[in-house]
Amino acid sequence: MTSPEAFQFDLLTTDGNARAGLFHTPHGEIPTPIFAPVGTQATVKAVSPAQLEEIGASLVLSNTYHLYLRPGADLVAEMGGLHQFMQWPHPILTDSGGFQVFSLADTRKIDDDGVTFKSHIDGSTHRFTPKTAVAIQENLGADIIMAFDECAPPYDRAYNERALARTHAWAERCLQAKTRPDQALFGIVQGGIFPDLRVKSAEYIASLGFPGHAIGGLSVGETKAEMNATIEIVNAVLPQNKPRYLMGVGSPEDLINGIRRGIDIFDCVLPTRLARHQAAMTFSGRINLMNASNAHDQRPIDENCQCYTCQHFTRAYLRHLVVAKEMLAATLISIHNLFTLLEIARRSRIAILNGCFDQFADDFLANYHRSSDSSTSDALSNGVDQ
RNA sequence: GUGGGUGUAGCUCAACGGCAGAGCGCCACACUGUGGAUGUGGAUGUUGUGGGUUCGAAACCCAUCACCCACC
Repeated sequence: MTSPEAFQFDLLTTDGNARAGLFHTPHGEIPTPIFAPVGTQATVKAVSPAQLEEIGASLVLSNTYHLYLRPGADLVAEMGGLHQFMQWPHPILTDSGGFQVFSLADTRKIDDDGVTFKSHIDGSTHRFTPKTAVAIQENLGADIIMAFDECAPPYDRAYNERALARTHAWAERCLQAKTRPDQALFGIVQGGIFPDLRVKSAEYIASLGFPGHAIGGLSVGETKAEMNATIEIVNAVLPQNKPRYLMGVGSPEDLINGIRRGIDIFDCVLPTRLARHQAAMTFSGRINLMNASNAHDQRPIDENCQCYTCQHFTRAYLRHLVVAKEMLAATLISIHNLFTLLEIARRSRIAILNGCFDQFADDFLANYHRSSDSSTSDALSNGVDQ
């Protein structure tokens, strides 16, 4: 049986609002800030556990909604739990299924007790409640499990008020349902883009005594400026001595902007999804490897990158794999993209420990080529002026 | 050698006397608590070639070239 100290968060140092820490779990320490690759169906798509270790991943996210529907949480438990099943001996976090019920399920009916929905796989009817969401996650056996919440459209105030009441009630019921001492349950702050709702939610969730807190309902349609403003509002309320997890974010510049505002943990499908859609993330912007301009390019994706892909392969070869629809393309580009985001987290951590994060962040954003989203530069100026 | 058929975008084909089009491919863009999905935008033609008929020809006529089929 693991002691409560297993989930201690050592806040090593702060630099402005940025933080460098160490979060302890039964399957190892997580250095923060950290980016968590997403392995929805007990696999980070196209990437093996050995490759993830080489990339330097520590925390991997998996998904309650998907694993419950297929192969079933009971089966995962029977096979020794998620770590054993997917052969990832390091920390794992499972999402509660709340977001997926809203984003993936075909039809859904919400009441104060839970959500009834239809599977996107076969149309069969299922029901999640705070109690079942915790029970399923206890069966899966991740180190960090998430409260069952309701993610509302960011601009709909009335919807957010209703959803917030439910999310808060459900957070308490998740705490009451939890039985395993070797798992940490994180609470989730909601409230859309509305500052007063966000403050109210952060205060309430923080009052419940979770070992860690998440910010949900962002990067779902609001502008980057609104996202960054919301992060600042929420982090001003959340306690310093517990990890803060920004759910579903993000891009390279989102990581920098989030770390600058006190985020410790990120997860996002973007690096692996973009990899399957032929796009590479770099410190200077995005590269679409399908582009004809790469056909004769002998350079790696990023000449300064130390990942396996960049150490061995040219853009010309990667473009060939992409055009030929070869599976290896997804693997090699995923390795690069994940390495890039983990490298951003690693360098940020070093900069924070050295007390020079602001300079690092300013240099990064100045060098990062933004393509179409003008709100990004707004976010940057907000960040500098704060 | 004789007879028949087919030539339209990179490919497969529509349009059959009235603004030359589709699918795929190609060229780009989007993607944030994962549908290896999808969506959006764009470029491309001396209609094999040369002549003729017609107000107007990818279409009808003549010649020619290429390819395919059948028969000597």
